[in-house]
Amino acid sequence: MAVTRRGMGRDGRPTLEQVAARAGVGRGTVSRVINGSPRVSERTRAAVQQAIADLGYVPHRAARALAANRSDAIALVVPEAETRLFAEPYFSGIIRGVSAELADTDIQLLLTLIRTPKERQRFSQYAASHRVDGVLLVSVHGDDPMPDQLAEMGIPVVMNGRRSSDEMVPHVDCDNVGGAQLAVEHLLGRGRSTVATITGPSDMYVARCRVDGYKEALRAAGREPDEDLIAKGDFSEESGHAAMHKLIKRRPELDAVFCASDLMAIGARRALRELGRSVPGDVALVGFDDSALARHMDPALTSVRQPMEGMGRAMTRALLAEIGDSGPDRPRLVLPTELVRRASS
Amino acid sequence: MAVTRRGMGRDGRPTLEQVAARAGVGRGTVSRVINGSPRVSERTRAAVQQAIADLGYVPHRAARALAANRSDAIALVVPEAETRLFAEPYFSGIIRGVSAELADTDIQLLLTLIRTPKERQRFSQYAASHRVDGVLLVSVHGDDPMPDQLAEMGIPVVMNGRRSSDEMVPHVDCDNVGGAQLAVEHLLGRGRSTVATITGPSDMYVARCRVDGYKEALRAAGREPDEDLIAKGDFSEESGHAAMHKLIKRRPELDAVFCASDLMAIGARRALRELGRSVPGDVALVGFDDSALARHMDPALTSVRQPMEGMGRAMTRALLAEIGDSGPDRPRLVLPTELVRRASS
DNA sequence: ATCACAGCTGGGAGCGCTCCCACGCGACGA
DNA sequence: TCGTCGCGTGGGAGCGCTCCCAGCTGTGAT
Repeated sequence: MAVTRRGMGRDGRPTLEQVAARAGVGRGTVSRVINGSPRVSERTRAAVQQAIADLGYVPHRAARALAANRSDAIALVVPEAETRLFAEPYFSGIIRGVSAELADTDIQLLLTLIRTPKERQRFSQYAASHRVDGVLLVSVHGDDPMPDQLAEMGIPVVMNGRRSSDEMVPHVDCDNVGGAQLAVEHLLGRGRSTVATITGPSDMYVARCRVDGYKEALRAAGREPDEDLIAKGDFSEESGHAAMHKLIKRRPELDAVFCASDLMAIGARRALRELGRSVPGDVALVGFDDSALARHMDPALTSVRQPMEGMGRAMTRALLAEIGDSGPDRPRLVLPTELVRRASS
Repeated sequence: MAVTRRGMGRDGRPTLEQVAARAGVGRGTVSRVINGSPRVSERTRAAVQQAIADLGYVPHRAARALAANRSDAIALVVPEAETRLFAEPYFSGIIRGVSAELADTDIQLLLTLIRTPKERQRFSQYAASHRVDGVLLVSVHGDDPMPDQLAEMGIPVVMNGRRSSDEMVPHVDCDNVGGAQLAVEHLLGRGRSTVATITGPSDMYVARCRVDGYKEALRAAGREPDEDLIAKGDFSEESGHAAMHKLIKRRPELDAVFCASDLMAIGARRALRELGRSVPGDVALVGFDDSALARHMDPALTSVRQPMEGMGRAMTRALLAEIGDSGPDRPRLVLPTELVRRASS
């Protein structure tokens, strides 16, 4: 019945209709006020806002989403494996940044952990049906087709990091090359002459960048990179431990190591201790990530800090821009990294 | 026009209507199949399911939410301060658990970080208007009125931890008393005779529980707790450091310390080193949380593990049950803790 | 053969919002 | 004085679903 339309919402909360009645205007006008349309006179706007305040009206999201064909929500997609490895500060830093940026937009953050290929599939489908306005992708692997899939479907996407140097999908990355350079320059600046590095897996772009930065810094200082001083790891502590042993065997005289992750630095530190070498006395150590572990290592680990919260914010801004304009500009941001000096170097 | 109703959805995706047409049934029937109503014949059900598969139909969440007056989403509310302190493994562990439990329910997880009282207010309002089906609250402080507010409004809530021993709001906690007992028993079992403790802030229930467990274990072993052996901290590393110094000054002969957090254990370890006492030779150390820091400490720290992922799962199950039945049973779960033995004790 | 009743089914009536078309009303030029 | 314009405004139509009531069938009892 038409009468019902004038009543309270089902859960006893006021509806647009009631606000309109109270303010003595039509539904359309209230809607305009809520959505900040300029086509409302100042008088009317004030009256409506008063009515909204009086009634404590809050728009019904589902109704709004249905009518306007948008969801006012974005998804942050995280491969579950990452939540273990990068738990801190990676994960929470990004979340904090995203959340901060969303705080005054009344857009909701949906968190989706992806465990299995099946769940991945399911999410793609979910996203495809415009159930979210946009997607934030974290730590995407080199062979992951999801970013492109989503982009092709016309869903706004922003990734954290990139899969290759010519990444086409909009992304926000940090300056891995620059960070590595910073680390090596610092080591060189402290008078170290034989600087080695322990790398991440070579099929990860981020790992390659860090090696590139290492080599770059060496060349800039007039030295040719020496393959014997480059040992491969996989970001894990164990791999750092093994790599360090290998390095010392190959080049007993080395006096500095740049590790592409804090975890590997921890492994390396253990190996050095086993070998009776002191840090930073015999060997200076620098890590990457500036995790809590770095701060609490003994000696505290010098490390390259990535602006995680800043990346979260930047990603969100980029995504919102994409959602807003649907313009063809595909943002590609690279945020600077920073060296945090501690006792290990 | 009625004709339009038979067409595709706005974004080119199939609607219920189309599935119905394809399956040669009515809208109601398709809806029944989707929602698992038993009042559909097997033949019809199969036909509908086939049509759904053919069309790749995915229900429109907003439409569903609007019509059914539920949102198919729950919120996980985290005070932002906590994301820094407990980043790992607390935060990510819970999220993993929640997410796992939600995986096959098609309920969405909304993550809300709360920074300011204003945001807190805003969230209450948001929740109040049935924009989420339920709320998960993490690390609530003793004086926080939000849980009660939400509960009074009839919004299903489950907290992680409790504010006091007679907590009325449904919650899932871990056995802090038992965990502390485990730690102290272990220390005693290793032949330590003078076991001290560094506590958390006494206005936090969880901290009081851990002290209680400490005393309990002592009494069970036939010793009276000695106030000189109890030093107050605030869970931070710095406070652990200060407390350790105080403890050694008061009781130089102590040979074991149970710290109510790993962070404080790290501080205590530093103090011991400054005082020239070895771990575990002179003093055995046990922490609480089993964070990554504990594993990487030197020597690796024995610590009480809280089943974070399990708590996340349990909370979610409890919340879903509450949402489902709206029965008057207010779940109060206490999950067991576990001692992880390492080199420090 | 008739009636009652259950088991399935179709589709109308909304849910609370946005979109958009049409309308009223002053100001203005002819 | 009579259009004409454009700003504000009201409200119909509809978003895709669920709920629910009526109706349609087939069965067993009478």
